[in-house]
Amino acid sequence: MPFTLATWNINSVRLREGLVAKLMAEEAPDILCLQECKSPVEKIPVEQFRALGYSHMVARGQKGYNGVAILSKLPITDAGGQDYASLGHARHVAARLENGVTIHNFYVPAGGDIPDRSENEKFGQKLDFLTEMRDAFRADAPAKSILVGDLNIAPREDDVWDHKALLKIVSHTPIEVAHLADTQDAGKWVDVTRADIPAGRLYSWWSYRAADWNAADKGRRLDHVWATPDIAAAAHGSRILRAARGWEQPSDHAPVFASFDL
DNA sequence: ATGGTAGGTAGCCTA
Repeated sequence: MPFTLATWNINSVRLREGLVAKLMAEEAPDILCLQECKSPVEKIPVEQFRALGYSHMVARGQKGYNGVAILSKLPITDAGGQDYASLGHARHVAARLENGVTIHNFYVPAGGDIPDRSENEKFGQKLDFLTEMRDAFRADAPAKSILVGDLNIAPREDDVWDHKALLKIVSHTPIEVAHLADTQDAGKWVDVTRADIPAGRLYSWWSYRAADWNAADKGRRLDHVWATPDIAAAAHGSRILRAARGWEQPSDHAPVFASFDL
């Protein structure tokens, strides 16, 4: 059962219902994982998505902030959601496909502006969230699993527009990169996007604050697709739909795609 | 070195 999956930080699923529908209509991934839905689950506009063939959803939501959803053309069941770092935030949900594959959808905390947990509580929460993810994968080794989402860290030098300039900028500091690597190692996760596209600059996010995001191209790869080694070799066709960043009233993130021949 | 934009929701918080 081959399938294509996409992950997209939508920055309000209600405001951008039309863009979600556009992606569904034009790109038609079998499974679409959204982050920053900024909506209680019962207020996610599922009717239009259902009409486009996405008749299954598992989600966690809250009013105004965070929120994650997995929309699917294929049948899925709710496989739970964890409150990592005990923040009381809707930042994780998991779904299981009929072929036994588990999909984890994460929205890791952004971490504020100051990369120091003694000065900035949110930075500590980000590190703690990653540590608890790591511990969960150590305690219960994932298999036949895919992990996607806005991990809010660009780990590689070629995942950012200027490595040196961003070393003290939250999302690319060495301590964050080390925490992400520990989390990845704990689950033996393969970075599917970089397995498919091993070299060259790759971004999935461009700030709203740039005068001309496309010309400046000061991007970062914050959005990731990982898979466990037992299914990672089945992955192919990774791409980032940069064009979506240029759509009318866009999200500041572009969707990341991967296909799996399973 | 600074400030720049965006969304949700009620005068700021978060990204």
